[in-house]
Amino acid sequence: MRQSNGAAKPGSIPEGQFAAEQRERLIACAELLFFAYRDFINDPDKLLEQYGFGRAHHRVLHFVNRNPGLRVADLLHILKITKQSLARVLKQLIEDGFVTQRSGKKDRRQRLLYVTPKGTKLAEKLTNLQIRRIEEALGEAGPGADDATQRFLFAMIAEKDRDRVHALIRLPVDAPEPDPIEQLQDRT
Amino acid sequence: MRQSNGAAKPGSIPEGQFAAEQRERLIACAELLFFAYRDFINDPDKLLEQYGFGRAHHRVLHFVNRNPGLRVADLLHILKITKQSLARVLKQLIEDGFVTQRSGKKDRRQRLLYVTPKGTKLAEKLTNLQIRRIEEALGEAGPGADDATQRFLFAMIAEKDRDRVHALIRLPVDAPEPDPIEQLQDRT
DNA sequence: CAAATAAGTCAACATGACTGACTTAAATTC
DNA sequence: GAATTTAAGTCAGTCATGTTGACTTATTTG
Repeated sequence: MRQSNGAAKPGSIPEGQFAAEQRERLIACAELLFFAYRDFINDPDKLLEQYGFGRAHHRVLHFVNRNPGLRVADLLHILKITKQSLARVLKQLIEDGFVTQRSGKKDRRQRLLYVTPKGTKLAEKLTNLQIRRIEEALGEAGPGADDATQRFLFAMIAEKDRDRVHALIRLPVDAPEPDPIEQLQDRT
Repeated sequence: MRQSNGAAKPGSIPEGQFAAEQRERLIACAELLFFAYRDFINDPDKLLEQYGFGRAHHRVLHFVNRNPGLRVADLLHILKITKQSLARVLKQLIEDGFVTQRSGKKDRRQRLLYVTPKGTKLAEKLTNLQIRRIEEALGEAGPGADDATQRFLFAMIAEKDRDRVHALIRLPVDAPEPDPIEQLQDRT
């Protein structure tokens, strides 16, 4: 019919006894991803509440902290939200003194984003919460989980966004990539 | 315990050159989890839109489909949302004929939830979208990624919820667990 | 029978997304 | 150099999904 039983070629679901088991495993993965993310989000959320911020603020703060000089347009691509959605949280972060803007030297239309010292402090606190949980989880998952997980998560990203993400986070994954630099933009 | 080389006991961040590298790796994991989830959610969202449903409906439909006879209280624990939040989406799913309720035989206060044939059809469509992406990603991540990823994701779940999750999805993870059955409830 | 439990409901509100339309300033193109 | 495109900001309205708090109803349990 469709295929020989045995191996799962990507894009084709196998049939029979093995297929059902494989399907169960994949569904378990999907559910685990939901639960993992649900709890991954939880620690930071509680801290953010004390500052009157939400998840949206967290994401902006994080990526600006990790990528000083990020443009607004970059942030829109990273977060996959609209300019108007971003505007509200960005405005609050600027007003509250966590993020600043400077005009680009090459292109003065651009507003390059930077975190203030206050912003750095909060961003690192949040990061520490999250990486502590990840570190523990990787420990529990055993040796090798690190690389395997990174490769899996990277492969879950929509294909057309992978180069962009790869440029953003310079990770040591051996996925095939052409040129990591210049992918994001050409700032100064 | 976990690592031999001078390394990362849970709760203590190591220092020095190695520490900085390790920290970068962990941050990369956090960011990848964000991107992976962002795109994991994307395929189903597009399909759901055609039915006038959102993510919240998806989650309810999914877990009811996977666990016929689920109680409302169970769903609240799984989703970690309030009764009032659940009520809105559940009502719509019932009105639109995707989910039905039956009173429990043992305890007639309970409303046990089931998907209708129509509900099954949509739920499976959504599941197929998601597991296809996962299957591809696991393929790309190479052999062994399956187990490692499951262990990692499971370990990311808040400790106090792990038994409950383990009972819900009977996965072949070798995590220490006491008794998977009866953990969820005692229906009959 | 009283108390606890499972579920449902009403109302008000917050957050973070969306669309659509429009402005401003600077860079690029013709 | 004028016209067009681009980067960013803004105003207004809407929607989805979460929250609190208060209360009802039916049923089980002590």
